Amino acid sequence: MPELPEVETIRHDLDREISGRKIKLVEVTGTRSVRRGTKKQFIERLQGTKITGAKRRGKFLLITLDSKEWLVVHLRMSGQLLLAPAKEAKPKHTHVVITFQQGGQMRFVDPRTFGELFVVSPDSLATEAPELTELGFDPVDDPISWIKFGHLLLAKRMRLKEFLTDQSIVAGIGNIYSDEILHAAGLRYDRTSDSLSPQEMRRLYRSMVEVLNEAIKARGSSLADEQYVDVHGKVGAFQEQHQVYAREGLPCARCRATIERTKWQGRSTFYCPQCQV
DNA sequence: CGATCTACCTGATGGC
DNA sequence: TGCCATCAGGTAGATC
Repeated sequence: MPELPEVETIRHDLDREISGRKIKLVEVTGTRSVRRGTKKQFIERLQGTKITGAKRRGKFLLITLDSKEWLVVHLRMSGQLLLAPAKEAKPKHTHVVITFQQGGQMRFVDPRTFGELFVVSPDSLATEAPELTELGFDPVDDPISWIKFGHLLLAKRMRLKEFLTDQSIVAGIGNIYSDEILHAAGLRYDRTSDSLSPQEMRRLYRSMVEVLNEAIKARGSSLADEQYVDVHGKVGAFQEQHQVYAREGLPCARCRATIERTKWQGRSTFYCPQCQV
């Protein structure tokens, strides 16, 4: 489900709304959402700690604790973090419930159960959560210069979509935003990264930063199934600005050619066959 | 090593 | 109405 803009929307709201709250009770049901270490350890490392803030690295959400540890959440395809009063009925597929001393709960809801929560000490990431240390640069939080970005493009001989969605190069971009970024840049998904002119590299870089930031302003993209919602269950609005994603058969806003859909590397890919070259 | 595939799951949708 | 196939925002691990 969520890519960088959706995770950033959740991070922003959590940072504002649960910082300072103390964890009274942690309940884990089901076996898949907490799968690193035991449930008991997970619960013990959280109960009694106070939340100090919420950070993000790529698509990982890091909820920081006064114990100096992090509660790390990855939503994968269908995970949601929802804030609600304890008395409110829990949605189907609620797997983890965190109750705060000051009242209210944070629920982790995830129909497909690909999502994951775990607690780590930032000092032992290399052994406890190596995937967090293997992330590339964050295009919103930690944008590198376009020159450096160009060097990365030249160093890899990858198709552009593969390049943008490789979390070890750029952290946070997935299937929706790679298609939107490439359309904004006027580049095809299957161009090789080392074939770009300096002007095209600059255009790709600028499109990446702009599309992601615009999407954050619109509080992310919710598709027809509304699987992505913010911490209050509200949908995002960036889908209204999508230029290609899920728009096959519709005219391209830039050149009026018909948007095409293809299966590429196992994923649906949407692009304009005329103005993306 | 890179590339390609499959698996992990539930649920929505569309064709027949 | 049901039944079956296909698809979905992600990623890791096996296999070639």
